[in-house]
Amino acid sequence: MPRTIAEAQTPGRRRRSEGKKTAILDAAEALFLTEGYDRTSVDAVAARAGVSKRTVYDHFGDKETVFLRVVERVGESLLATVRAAVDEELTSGRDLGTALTAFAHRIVDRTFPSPDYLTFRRLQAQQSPAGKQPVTVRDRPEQLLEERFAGLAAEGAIHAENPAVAARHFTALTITLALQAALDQREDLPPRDSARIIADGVAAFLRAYA
Amino acid sequence: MPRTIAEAQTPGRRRRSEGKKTAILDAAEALFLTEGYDRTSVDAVAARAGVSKRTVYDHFGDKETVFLRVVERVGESLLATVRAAVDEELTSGRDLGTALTAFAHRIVDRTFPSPDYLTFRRLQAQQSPAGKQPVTVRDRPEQLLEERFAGLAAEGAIHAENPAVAARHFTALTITLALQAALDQREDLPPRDSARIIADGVAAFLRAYA
DNA sequence: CAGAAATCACACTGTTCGGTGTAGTTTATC
DNA sequence: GATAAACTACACCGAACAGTGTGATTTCTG
Repeated sequence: MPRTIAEAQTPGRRRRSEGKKTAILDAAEALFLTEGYDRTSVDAVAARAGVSKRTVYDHFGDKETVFLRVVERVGESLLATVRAAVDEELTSGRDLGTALTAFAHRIVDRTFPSPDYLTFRRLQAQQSPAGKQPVTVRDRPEQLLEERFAGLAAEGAIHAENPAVAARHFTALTITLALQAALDQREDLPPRDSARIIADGVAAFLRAYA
Repeated sequence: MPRTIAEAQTPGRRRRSEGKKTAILDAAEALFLTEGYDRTSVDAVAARAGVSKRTVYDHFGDKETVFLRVVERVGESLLATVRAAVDEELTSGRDLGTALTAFAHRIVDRTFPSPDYLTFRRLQAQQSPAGKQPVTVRDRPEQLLEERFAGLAAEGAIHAENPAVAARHFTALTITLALQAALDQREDLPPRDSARIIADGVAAFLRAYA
């Protein structure tokens, strides 16, 4: 079992502890995602993380906090993904269709095998004890996109009185549809692949807004 | 407590039994929706239905079957709603924008206080013991719309090489966005009302496809 | 080496909940 | 008015599970 260079030198009580912590969060994320909150026992999380149940409780206090931390982590990851994609793909002076297509692809499938967006949505849909809601990053990614679209509108790249609406329309036509298709994936239907969906969506968007 | 005429005369053992059955399904639907599958106990369903727990088991055998029946019922209701809306609103010879707007509204808010579409999606997202999947109506409503759009394309009312894609785009731009907004509804953000969303969506759709 | 942090194994509690068994009660029907 | 279906009240079982307490063990650090 190789370690990263940073961990190799002086594992240190602190570093080891931190490692277990993320191992627990990783395990919890996977299980919450596939089994749901209720059907995921803390014992199962501990087992998957290769850790004793006691350690889980020492670190997080209770199950709900574990869930909260997982959602926070995924939310931050998603935000970083979107920010990078906006900054690097939606640059001025590039062909709009190409840029939009590349952007959508990055959000939808580039982040595999852990597509942040999908994971985040699924976890959000999860019902944890409705108690303390994860003061969520919610809407933050969307907001980033809206701002960029405002820029594009100012440049005249797209025509929209309301750039925020245009941004939501773009997301709906590409990312949402692609992820919806991925979610529905059952063995019976032919898999509508994301490339096709994104291409169609970008084309429609350009017809409406270019 | 007034009764319908049909029930008033000779309630009948059979009719009473059927009444309890739907009362159980009603209670279950409400609870599954607000609490989720796992957090809904059979005792709670029975209490809300004004029925003994034993009766629930006599009628349905187990909790999962209750869930299955609920999903089936909602799915059928949704299908009926969409079929009626397609037939009555998306008629030929009507102004396209008006027709599409009316159609979307019917799906989104006309069916209140039990918006079939929303309910159905939420229940589908629910994780019941992944066992027997509700051989769902899934995709049926979408299919109806696709067929009608094919007709519209043939008439020349919309321009689309692939009417099925156009149908999905329409749904994404109007219904999906409106329901998403309804779902997110938290007290903090200003409620983006569905009328605005639908109007924007129809406008964008027409720009892309009219 | 001594002390402390991190962790583990493990036993244990309390509760919730799905599901069953049963005996009794109401009520439509013949 | 006897019969049987529909239903209720209620006690009960067993399993799963969140969370705790404890004492031992490893492992870094001063």
